[in-house]
Formats: sequence, structure tokens, C-alpha cells
Amino acid sequence: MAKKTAKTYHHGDLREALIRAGRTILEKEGVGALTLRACARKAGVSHAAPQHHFAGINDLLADIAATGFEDFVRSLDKAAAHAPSPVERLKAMGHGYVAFARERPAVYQLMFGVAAPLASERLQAAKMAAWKQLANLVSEAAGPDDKEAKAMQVWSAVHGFSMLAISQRLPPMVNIPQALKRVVDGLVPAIGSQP
Amino acid sequence: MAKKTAKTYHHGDLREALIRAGRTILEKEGVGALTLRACARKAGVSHAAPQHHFAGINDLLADIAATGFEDFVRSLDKAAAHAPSPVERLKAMGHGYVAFARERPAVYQLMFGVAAPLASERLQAAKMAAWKQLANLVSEAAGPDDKEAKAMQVWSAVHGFSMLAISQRLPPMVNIPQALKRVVDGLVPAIGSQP
DNA sequence: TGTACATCAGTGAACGCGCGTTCACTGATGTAC
DNA sequence: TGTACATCAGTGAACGCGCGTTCACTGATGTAC
Repeated sequence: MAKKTAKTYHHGDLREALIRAGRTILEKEGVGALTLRACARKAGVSHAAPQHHFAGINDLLADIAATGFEDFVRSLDKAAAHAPSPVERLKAMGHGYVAFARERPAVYQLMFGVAAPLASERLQAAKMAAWKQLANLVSEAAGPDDKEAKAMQVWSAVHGFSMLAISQRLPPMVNIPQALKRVVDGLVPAIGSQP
Repeated sequence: MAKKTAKTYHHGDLREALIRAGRTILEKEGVGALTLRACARKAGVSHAAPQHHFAGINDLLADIAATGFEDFVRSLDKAAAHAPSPVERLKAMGHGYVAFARERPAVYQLMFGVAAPLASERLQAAKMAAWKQLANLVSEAAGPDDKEAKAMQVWSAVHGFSMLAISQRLPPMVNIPQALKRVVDGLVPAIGSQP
């Protein structure tokens, strides 16, 4: 992790540097600009260099998506940290969820978009951690019966709202903050919370 | 509309033929395969021919998306046609919504995906018709107050579920039909239906 | 502490790909007289 | 009903683009002795 300051022929930690470069591109230029060559350029190496660290573009994208999930889980944990009850925690996480998506739309899109089925060990683990986080919270707030289906209710609502908000396709009469409040407040009655 | 059977130098209705070709490509090969050249190939003309009918690829894509919305509105109308009450109509439309997305994932993706902000007159009109359909139904089922925000609640839930189901990224423990039932049944308590 | 040498991690040129778009052209169609 | 001619809607070749990937190479690094 000790970052070299001197310029060396060998980079030192190109693998992680490429992932970081990808995150920067993603946030500044969007998911369409996220190519292997662009990551190499941003990291300051020739475009053939990444071949020594990733088998192909999809391996790189998968690990970039994985860092997205890692941030995501941390971000939701933080959002829910100070809520006094499971139900309040669920609502806090709902707001945190949508906030993450709206603040980092391109990362969110890479994580959850329909485009390419990415896969890497790191991504698999990070995705599963995010799902566990959600399922556990729902279970606490609404009981363990039908845990997965209830999690899907919550997930569908916040994911749907996030995608619509991100897509810039909402009709102009929609008041986003007001609608968001309703969506989050509606989570609890929808899953049938238990006291 | 009279389709010519003889082969002529002039196509006769290339504009609509290109849109139809696009729909076929979309459904068979996915949104990534939907290029101007592919549409021209499928329609049996040279790849320069579309220039006489669309200013560029985005104009063609926008009109293909528009036909998607037109089908979509018809499909939901049909799904809700025989429901006995507004609340039942809402649920029927919820199921119809997700069914449309799952049956035509690529078309749905073009219509609602985040990718490109498409625009054409026909698309604008078709999108607005779909929104009106939803907002009216929600208003009937749950009263006119906060109509837009309530519509966003419903839309978020069914859109989110559709996208997740389409994306092939759901964790294996999720039972899709069971989860779908919960999502749709949860719509009414979430928006706070009024009798 | 030196030195020989294997291995690692870069470079830069090249390949082939499909894309959107432009261009000069030409065959087909429609209209004025 | 014929004919001249303008316009429309195609063709096919070409352009430039950025992409992912491959390749022979070379400089840097680490290790055995």
C-alpha cells in the first residue's frame, strides 16, 4: 500500500490503480466512457499494460463494480447507524440507498444495470454482502417469514425509484423529494411490519 | 399500408420497415445489437439508405422506443380491462407491467434504460400516454391527492422489480413469482388506498 | 558485496472489427405541358 | 396519350473513429550462488 513517489518503469500497484482510474472515469464521464484503453490512459500506462493484470475488459469492469458494492454497503451501514428501531433503520437505509444512486449514478448503473453480466470473485462476494445486509434488516423490521420476498419488495421500490430518478426520464410534474418520501414511508405498510 | 410484393428499386415504406426491423433485432439479439447498419441489413437495404428517413441513429432508436411504448400502453389496458374495481385494476396492471418487461426485456430496456436520452415527437407522445394511464389509475384507486407521488410509488415498485428480474442478477434464493405477488399485493397498502 | 540470470511488468506498433456518416452516382417515380 | 424533366430514394465505395487484443520487445526487479 506504500505509494511510490518516484517514477519507476514498473508501476507498483497497477491493478488497483486501474480500478481507481475506472472509478474516476465512471463518475466523471459515465458508463459509456469506461473502456480498457481509457482506464490505461487515466492510469498513465500504455493500453496494453492492463493485460498483465486483467484477463480482459470484463474482469476489470467486474472489479470496478465490486468496489462500488463495497462502498455501497458501507454507505448504507452508515446511513442506518443511528436509527433507534428496525423500522426506522429500514427507512434510513431506503433514503441512503436512493441517495447513493443519485450521487453516483454511473457507478450505480454499472452495479445494477442490465447491460453486461459481469463476474469476478470480488464482485460475487460484494454483491452477496449487499443482499445479506438488506435481507437481515427486513427480517428485523418485519419478521423472518418470507424474508426474501419482503426484501424484494423493499429492493424493488428503492431500486425502481433510483433508476427512474437517474434516467432523467421522469415527467416534469413529478416532485422528486416528495415522491421519494412517499416511496420510503410506503415501505413499512407494504411489507406489513411487525412491532 | 398496402405492402408491395414485387421487388422495386424504391422500397415503398422503408421508414416503418426500419422500425420493424429494429424491433426484431431488439427482441432477438438484444439492445447491444441495435445499430443503424443492422436495421438496414435486416430491412434488406444498403446501410446508407436510412439517411433518407432518419437524421441519425438516435432518431431511429427513438421511434423504435416509441413503438415499444405504444405496445406497452395497449398491453396494460388489456391486462386491466376485466378487473372489477380500481384496486383490482391497479393490481392487474402491476402484473401486466412486469409481464411486459419480462416478455420483451430488450424493448423494455430501450424504453426505460438509463443509456441514451432519446427524443422524437412520437416518443414524447407515447411516453406521456403511458404516464397518464398510470396516474389516472392511481387516482381512481387511491384518490387524487398527491397523485404524482403515489404514481411514482407504484411505478417505482413495478419498474424496480422488472429491472431486477430482467437483469439476471437476483440472488438464487429469491422465488420470483412469490416475490412478484408480494410486490403487487403491497402496492395498495403502500399508497394508502381509499374505498 | 557482486554478479549472472530468470522473471516480471511495462512499451509501442499493428491487426481486424463494426460503427456512423458522407459522397457521387443512378434507377424509379411523379408531374407539367 | 406522350414526352421531358425534376425530384425522390436507393446504391456502393470510402472515411475516420475507438475499441479489444496480440505480439515482439525491453527495462526493472528479485534471487541464487
